[in-house]
Amino acid sequence: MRRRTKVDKFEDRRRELADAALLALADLGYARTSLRTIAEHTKFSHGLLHYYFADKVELITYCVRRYKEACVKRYEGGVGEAATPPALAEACADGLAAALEEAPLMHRLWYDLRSQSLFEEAFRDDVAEIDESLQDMIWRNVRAYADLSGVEPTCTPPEAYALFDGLFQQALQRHLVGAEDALDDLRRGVRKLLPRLVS
Amino acid sequence: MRRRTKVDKFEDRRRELADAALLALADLGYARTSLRTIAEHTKFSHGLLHYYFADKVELITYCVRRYKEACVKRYEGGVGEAATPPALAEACADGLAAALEEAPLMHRLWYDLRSQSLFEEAFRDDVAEIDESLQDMIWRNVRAYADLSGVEPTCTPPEAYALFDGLFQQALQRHLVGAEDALDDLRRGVRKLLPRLVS
DNA sequence: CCGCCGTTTGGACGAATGTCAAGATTTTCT
DNA sequence: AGAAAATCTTGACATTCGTCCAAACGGCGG
Repeated sequence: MRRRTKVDKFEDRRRELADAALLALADLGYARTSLRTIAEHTKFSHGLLHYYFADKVELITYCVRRYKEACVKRYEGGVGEAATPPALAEACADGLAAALEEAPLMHRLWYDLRSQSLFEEAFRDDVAEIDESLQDMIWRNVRAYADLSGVEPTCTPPEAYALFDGLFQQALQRHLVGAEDALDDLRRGVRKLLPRLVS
Repeated sequence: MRRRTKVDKFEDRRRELADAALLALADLGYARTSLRTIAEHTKFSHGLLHYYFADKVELITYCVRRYKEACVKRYEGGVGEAATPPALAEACADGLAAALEEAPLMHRLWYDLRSQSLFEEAFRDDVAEIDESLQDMIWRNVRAYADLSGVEPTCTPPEAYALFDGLFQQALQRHLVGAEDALDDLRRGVRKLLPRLVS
């Protein structure tokens, strides 16, 4: 019991620091976020970060994993109980648009970190894991849409994810610069995409 | 005349330095590329960079513009003289796959810089211009495919670009980590995508 | 040959970075 | 309460960063 609480406290603080780090990263992006900047987002001093994390890479990696947790939790609810294909398409479109609108800066960070993972091998595995879970999330929707339509998907899971991700990324880009139609276009794009992926 | 050659020499050197900078950026990514690192990719010393560029932002911005030039030149050849829709789809797929295989590091840099532009306003306009020309390039293919098929596109240019870009980005990601089927999957994805975008 | 002007060098600067360690503070256990 | 262990602060360190500048270089017209 004693050891339990000790480990838990330690892990709790790690989580707390990582969450603050995520806020800083979402604000400034990976390239412009230093350990001292991260510390300013907490109530602690910068030295503490090295008490809970060996170095910057371990901190950022932990952040990426933490982001993944939230991501998976957010989406694992999965497809709702839509009764018809158009209803499912609408639900899926609304879900993605809501996710974008709810936390655009976090999604911006996600694309930033995914780009960084192409240069820094340290992040690659965690980023790949997140990509997989997002792909699964997309595929569940495609799968469900095909089932409701009584047909089969005509694409692979990676293909479907790539197409949805393209729509999402562009919508995010436009949403961030203030395009009011970005969300609606994303919804429309998703509604039109789903039928194209089944036959 | 005298002034012409002077200005030309100045611009030539700017281009030369920017090209070296692009190589450095493609190697290391934006976050890890310093002015001194860039200078090491040239035969000059680091101080020279501030003789030709006011500051780092101007240099990188110039690099982005220069990248755009190459990009536009690369693609403005546009759609070939394919006679049938499948032939055009194949040509388009091969073109994109060839572009990826030919310079994967430059494309990696492109996605990095596009992410950075979401944080650094200085790059935003240039990146948006590149995005537009890429969108035009994609749309020319969709348009030609529709014409050859005797039907109309069922999507908007931004939609088409988003979908193609999603496929391309994922293919790049997989190609960079050594997946041998990444290029073939990209080709297959493009060939399947085009018919889905017309009716 | 000299002097000029566009180039280029190399070093210096202050600021910022990641890292670390010694000490202060707080919590926990007996 | 007091000792022990944990948590946290503070300041320092060696680098590295972007930027700037005085001096040196080099070719070309006078």
